[in-house]
Amino acid sequence: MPNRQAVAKELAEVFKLIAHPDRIRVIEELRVDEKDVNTLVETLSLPGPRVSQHLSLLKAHRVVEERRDGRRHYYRLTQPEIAEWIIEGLAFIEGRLSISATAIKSARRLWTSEPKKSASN
Amino acid sequence: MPNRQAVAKELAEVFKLIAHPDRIRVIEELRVDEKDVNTLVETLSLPGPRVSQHLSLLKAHRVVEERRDGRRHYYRLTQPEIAEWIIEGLAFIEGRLSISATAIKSARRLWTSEPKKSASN
DNA sequence: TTCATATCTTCAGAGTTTCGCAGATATGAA
DNA sequence: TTCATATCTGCGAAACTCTGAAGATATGAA
Repeated sequence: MPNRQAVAKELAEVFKLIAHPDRIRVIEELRVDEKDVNTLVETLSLPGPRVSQHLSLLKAHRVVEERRDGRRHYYRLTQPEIAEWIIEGLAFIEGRLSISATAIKSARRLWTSEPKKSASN
Repeated sequence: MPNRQAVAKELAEVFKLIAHPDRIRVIEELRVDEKDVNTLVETLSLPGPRVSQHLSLLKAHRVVEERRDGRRHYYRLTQPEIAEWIIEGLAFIEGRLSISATAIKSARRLWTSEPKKSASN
């Protein structure tokens, strides 16, 4: 009988999984195509172990998939639509005191139509 | 310069805010129209203080708004679209071991076209 | 083969945050 | 005041995060 409860619980885990700035940035980095760990470490300016831990968590929940080529580990989104879905959440942070409208706009632009080489920011 | 960082941080807070089974159920209960606290307590079978805490958290982040009528406190979604957005997240829990496809389907049905009186489940 | 390097992962710990409960408190109606 | 409704506070337990060190694994040189 706790049908909706169970679904709500699973949904909550998805939200919890995404509810971390690093993981959101990782997912958005993978929006267009796969990347290897070192590339993520450099473009996101994060410690290696941290990226690795985030990726293994995302992998455990099948948000990302891994492919190994030599000593490189490439990761890609299992369902690329998740990146778009996350961006839709931007609608719910607009009008907050702690963040400027222009910052949101620029992030949305960068995350919704990114060129091949990622423009830093 | 940490433009995307800041946005990712804010986004993460939205996800964190929603990342709780009770709060997801509260939001879905408010999808159609406002409800008072006691109604939520009964339909969700949760302790009063807990519902109240969740609501005050959601209110602090402007996810819900409060209206008082006598001793009743009515809550409604500030942006009703957030309920739809959450439901779209169901796409990312399908195919999980821990949840059945039919459970997801029935929850989606109940949460996307609910009649006036909420059918329990 | 052996060794060194590069890439990535895992481990161990400490610190922080969140959760759920229980009791006390505040508010409004009669 | 009394009753019903709703919120606030404090505490222990559990979960999450971060860092640095150590552990795999693959490549290429000697």
